[in-house]
Amino acid sequence: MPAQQAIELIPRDKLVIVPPNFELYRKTSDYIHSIFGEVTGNYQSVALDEAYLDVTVNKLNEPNTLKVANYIQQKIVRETHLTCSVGISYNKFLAKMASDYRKPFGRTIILGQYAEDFLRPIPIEKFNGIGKAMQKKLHDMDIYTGGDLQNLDQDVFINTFGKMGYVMFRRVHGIDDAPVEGHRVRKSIGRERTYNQNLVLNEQIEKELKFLADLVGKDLKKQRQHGKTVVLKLRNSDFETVTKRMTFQDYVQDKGEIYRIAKEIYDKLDISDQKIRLLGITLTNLDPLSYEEVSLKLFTSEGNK
DNA sequence: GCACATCTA
DNA sequence: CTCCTAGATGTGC
Repeated sequence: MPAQQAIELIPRDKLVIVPPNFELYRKTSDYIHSIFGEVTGNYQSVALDEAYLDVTVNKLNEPNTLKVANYIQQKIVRETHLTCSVGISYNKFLAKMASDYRKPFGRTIILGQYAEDFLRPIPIEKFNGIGKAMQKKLHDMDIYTGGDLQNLDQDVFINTFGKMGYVMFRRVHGIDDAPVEGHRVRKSIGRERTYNQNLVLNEQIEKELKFLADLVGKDLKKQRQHGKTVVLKLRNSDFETVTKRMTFQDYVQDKGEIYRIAKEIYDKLDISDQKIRLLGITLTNLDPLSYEEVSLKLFTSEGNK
């Protein structure tokens, strides 16, 4: 992983638009994740630049977690010139909250006896798991901080927010059982596009559906998966979103087939008068190709990509 | 159990 | 109403 000079002398008074470089991000991310793998066999990637590491026991044989964090941070900054923040605690939720506490190059540790104290002053919008919708409801109830949440009854949480309420009730009291999940199984593969100009003509819509079906088909093949359900997603010019799906007995993988199914769902909707802002196609009900299917494809030299 | 909408990251 | 991808959950049938 060669060090990359991403930032040059940028004039302070000018807005400079830097084009994205996803290849570099992917490569850098892979490298950083390889460092995680060097530290522990049990880590969960959650984004290009984020992961949960279970370092209860670790490959460095280092019981001091602050030293483990230091090792990771130093190595990343040395090799990539990027900084990162680390949060350390006894569960994933608190570790995440801790990592947000000091950025961009911080280390924060939350010990069990201080968990509730730590959360008390934090505004609810910073809580992992509380999004826009929950926030609004809570603000309407005059609840703004972790401390406000801690004063609520479990019943109120559950009655207002269901299962998520139960999870959040425990979290604000420092309890979270979510395991570090090393490799998670992919459950859907999909693509969507928002168009600069709303689509009106059937011709355009067919073209875009073909394009999306193509992308999804390619991804399926690359990941050696096929699925039984095709989901079509549409959003019109009024931002109304619908999804419609068709499930089959047999697996679908071919892009032509995906397109035909998506088109069929679209035609059934009978909305050719609407201006389409977004189209999406997703395959779910996924399963990996069997060994036989994979070897057949390789044998017929159709495989890969 | 499926279809669909909504919420969250 | 940034846009995109994906998972989880609630609701209705």
